[in-house]
Amino acid sequence: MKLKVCFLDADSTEINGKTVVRLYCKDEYGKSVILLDERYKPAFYVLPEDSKVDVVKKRIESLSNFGVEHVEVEAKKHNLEEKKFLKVLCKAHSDVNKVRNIVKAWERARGGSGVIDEFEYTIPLHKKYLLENCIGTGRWLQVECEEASLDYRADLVAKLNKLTPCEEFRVPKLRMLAFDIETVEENGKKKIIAISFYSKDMKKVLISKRAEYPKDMDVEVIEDERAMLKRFVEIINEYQTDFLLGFATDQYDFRIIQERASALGVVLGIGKDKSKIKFVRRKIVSSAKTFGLVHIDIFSHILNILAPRLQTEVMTLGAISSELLGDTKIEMEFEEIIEAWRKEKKLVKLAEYCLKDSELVYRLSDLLLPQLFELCKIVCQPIFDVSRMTYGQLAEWYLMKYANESDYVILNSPKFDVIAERQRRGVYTGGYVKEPIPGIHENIVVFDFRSLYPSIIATFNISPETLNHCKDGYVVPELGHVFCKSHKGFVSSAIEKLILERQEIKKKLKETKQKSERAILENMQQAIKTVSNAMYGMMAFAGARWYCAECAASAAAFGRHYIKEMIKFATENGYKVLYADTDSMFIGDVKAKVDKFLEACNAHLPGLLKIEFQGFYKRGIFMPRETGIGSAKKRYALIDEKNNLLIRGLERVRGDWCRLARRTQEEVLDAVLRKKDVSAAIKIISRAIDALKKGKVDLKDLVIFELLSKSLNEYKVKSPHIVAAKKAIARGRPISEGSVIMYVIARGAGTVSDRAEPIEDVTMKDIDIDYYIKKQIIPPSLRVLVAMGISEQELYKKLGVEVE
DNA sequence: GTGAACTGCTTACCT
DNA sequence: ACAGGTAAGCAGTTCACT
Repeated sequence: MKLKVCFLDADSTEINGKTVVRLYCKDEYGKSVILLDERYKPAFYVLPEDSKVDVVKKRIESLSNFGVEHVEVEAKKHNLEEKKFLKVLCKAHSDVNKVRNIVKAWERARGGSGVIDEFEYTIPLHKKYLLENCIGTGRWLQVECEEASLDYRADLVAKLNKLTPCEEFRVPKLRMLAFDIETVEENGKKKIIAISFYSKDMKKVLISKRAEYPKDMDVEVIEDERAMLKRFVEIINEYQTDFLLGFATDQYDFRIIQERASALGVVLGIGKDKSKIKFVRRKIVSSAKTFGLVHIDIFSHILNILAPRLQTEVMTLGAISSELLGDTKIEMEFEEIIEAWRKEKKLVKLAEYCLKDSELVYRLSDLLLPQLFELCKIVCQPIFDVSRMTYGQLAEWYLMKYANESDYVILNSPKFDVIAERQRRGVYTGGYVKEPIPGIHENIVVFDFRSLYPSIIATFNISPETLNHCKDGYVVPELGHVFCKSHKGFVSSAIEKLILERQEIKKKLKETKQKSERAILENMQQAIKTVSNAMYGMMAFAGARWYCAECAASAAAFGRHYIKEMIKFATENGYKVLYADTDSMFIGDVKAKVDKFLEACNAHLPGLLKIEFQGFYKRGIFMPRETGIGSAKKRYALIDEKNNLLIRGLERVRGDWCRLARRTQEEVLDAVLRKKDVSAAIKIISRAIDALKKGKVDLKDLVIFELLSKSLNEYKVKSPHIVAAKKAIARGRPISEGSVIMYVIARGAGTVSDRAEPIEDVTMKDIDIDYYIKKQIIPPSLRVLVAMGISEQELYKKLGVEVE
């Protein structure tokens, strides 16, 4: 039969001794389809010495007892050359490793002969299958198949005979279910007291205590924890869930569910093949996986990919939701939850609290999934994995896919000792930052290079194999490396393809009016941007397959060269260059349109390099440095014609300053930039100080947030947040590496650190007002005024603050 | 013996 | 566990000067 299905998830297994790739899909009508592909053979590559191809081929063929089925000679590109590789096809996936272990002893480097190296023996079978067929979650497939009878939870199970990926933008009809659990600790053991589910047509809470729950709320009271876990499994299965959504469920909810299930003897059979949940080992946290039912921990994607772009200091569900959805959690302290459960009070609130969490997870997923689908299609991998990838991994998987489609062999991941060796090489010079002209400036235009590093890598053919390999080529400024002109490099052509695809999509966007199609195109171009921006950093990453520190260093050197050229060109044309950082340039006192300048500038730039107009600002300010001479880089504020402030680097945008100091600085900047009103600014500072002195500030506005980035015993210096963390631990609170420490500075004797106190343990009367005035409120705002020509003494005098 | 000046550690930012 | 460039605070040390 012929079908059109949308691919969601894959794995591989053995059925009756045969290796089978299983594809979990949905058809056009929302029916679940499991396709079994028995045609795919586990394989890896051997690179023999040129003269020994036939000899090595025969030797491998003789290993049929170890699972070798067949050996083929295949031409593949490797280091700018086309080489004869031996593709070793094995009976079972487990044979790949067995055979490779025999072949590796024939490597010359290991004292053998005939073999140079082996490749692609560690990539899981189903992932390789997806790479080779260019299938990622969200991709539609035209398939020919015949029905098979196997005991899976699906509308159709079929043997796959033919598969063709097709161009289709539609998002399939999916059964998405978000969940969340609440726990309490009893005798040192965590116990699940509530579980909530949220989907478009189910909002349900399972809870272990009776109460007068509202009639319109779907609450099931299940007093026994074992029964609750069984019900958890039942609901997920009954709902025919495709995507099970959670927040930090890899590291928290599923761990506890698994612990409790095994303690209470509940089988977590929620996969489409009715198997149990497996924990897949990953770098830091393992992920809970089960076939067909795709568990997406949306926290992982947010932390890895979105976090750098978010404003929030803390990566909690509440903070992330308020930033991305404009909605947040129901406020309920942990103690309140325990009390609700123990004293059977506020149980309704507990149920609502639990359900709200699931709702937020559902809505966040709804927002982020379309973007994730596009990433899946670019790297040709399942969303289970893609949603957990970091930038580096996204770049690498894209290169692996590109290697496959353009007949390159996929390089191996470096071993531990190679990584260590690479790390010893130290750093290279990065982007250029011009010291800003301090003070306030009018009519500022900001330009930046469009995707600077990706376009440099593509334009100058920067790639591991094109480095210093040809006589004639692109010469890197300062460094003198040469990249070939005659042969296209692997990484450079991969990134060029991405850039050109993105340009095509942007062109289509200009012609498209229809909203839903625009949204898809927008997601596509954003996903491509994410992957191509990761490529430069990846090349300098010691753990990367296509590591090339010289390549990254060269890209940075070209970047420095062209930003300096642009500054020079602007200066020659009579523009006043205020500031520049890596790929952006600020010019001031602009009197006329800059279109002509832009055009002339671009005419000078080679290849894909291009500068663009980023924005116009009616005023802006750069400040002197606190220490040393000159003005501070990476710290400024701009105001546009609609009076929107754009603040970078200043205390206002740093989480490790208290909110009162941050707010005061913003108000000062607003007064100065909007109306150039210095005396209003001084009044703002003075008001903040007054409020502090009178104790008329919210204690919460005095809290400083700081991340505990390593375990406590690794610290060499006892800085305030370390001392506060130690106090919190001594007082019995759970704090560890990765916790955000919230503390204030209390009055008393000793250093600032000695007086750092966890926020939970203080009231307003403990606060060291003098510290907050002199170390939090004044310095950030003073810096702004100093840039306006007010002296430090003058300000202190006007504020009536004593200086020691 | 004291305080200024410097150094190193640490965090969080910018591109 | 994608990169380098940068500011700044505080702890701890050094060093000039009394």
